[in-house]
Amino acid sequence: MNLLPVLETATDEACCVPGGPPALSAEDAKQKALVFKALADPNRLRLLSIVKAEASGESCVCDLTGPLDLGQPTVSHHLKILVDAGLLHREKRGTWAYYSLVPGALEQTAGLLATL
Amino acid sequence: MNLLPVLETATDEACCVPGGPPALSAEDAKQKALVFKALADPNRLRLLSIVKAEASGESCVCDLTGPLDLGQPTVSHHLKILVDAGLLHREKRGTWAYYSLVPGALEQTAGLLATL
DNA sequence: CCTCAATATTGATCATCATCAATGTATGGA
DNA sequence: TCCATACATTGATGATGATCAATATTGAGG
Repeated sequence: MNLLPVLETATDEACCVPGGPPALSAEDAKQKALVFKALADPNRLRLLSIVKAEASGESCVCDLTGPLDLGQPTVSHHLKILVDAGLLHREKRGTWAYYSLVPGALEQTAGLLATL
Repeated sequence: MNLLPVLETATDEACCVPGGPPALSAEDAKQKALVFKALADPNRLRLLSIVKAEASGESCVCDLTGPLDLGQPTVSHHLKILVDAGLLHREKRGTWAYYSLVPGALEQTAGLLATL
């Protein structure tokens, strides 16, 4: 960040002024990156998409292993990452595990981009 | 996706019906994941934040190597990833390279989450 | 209890990534 | 023309991640 607003665009000698504190702290950045890391995989995006598209609002693992071309352990692994990121909620009923979108989580994630 | 809406939530025997096409195609997912991959690194988030916070709307590389605790080649590498993802714009003037947010890119990325 | 079905966990492997040192490229000034 | 500056590229390395096979766990039913 340049210290001299006057020089911001016009001149060509205003570069490399040390500047103020970083807009995003290292810890905040690390925290926010965790959520985007969870979204940074095609199969996880598809998992979210499938769960979201489900009219009931929830899907069990066996509904998710089919559309994706992945083994069951891999799907479980991806689901865990999405749960840990706060994007999915897991509820076990009987033998099945039902996954649903955490209400507002996607909107909140979108908000992270606005407040960068 | 279950085929029988009647059974979606109430019953406990409605699991694992093959279901319709995935809500998000494999190609779409791969494409969208690319953008989130670019956001999935703390230092890249801080780069975006710094560029965004800049009153002039642009920063040169030397303004970015300081706040982050990274070498110049690493910062250049991250900037390239952000440019390739369509989030940053690069303009070379003289010896310096100026990076600025692509207008609407963050908003568009936020939109990706809404249309999962 | 015993077994089966659904899901989770572990361990291993291969690929991708973040980082740096060294080098290359281009631009401006003496 | 030569040098210094700003940035990019390359090559190598250690770390993280995605995936699977095998195994463990948990719950339902007989």
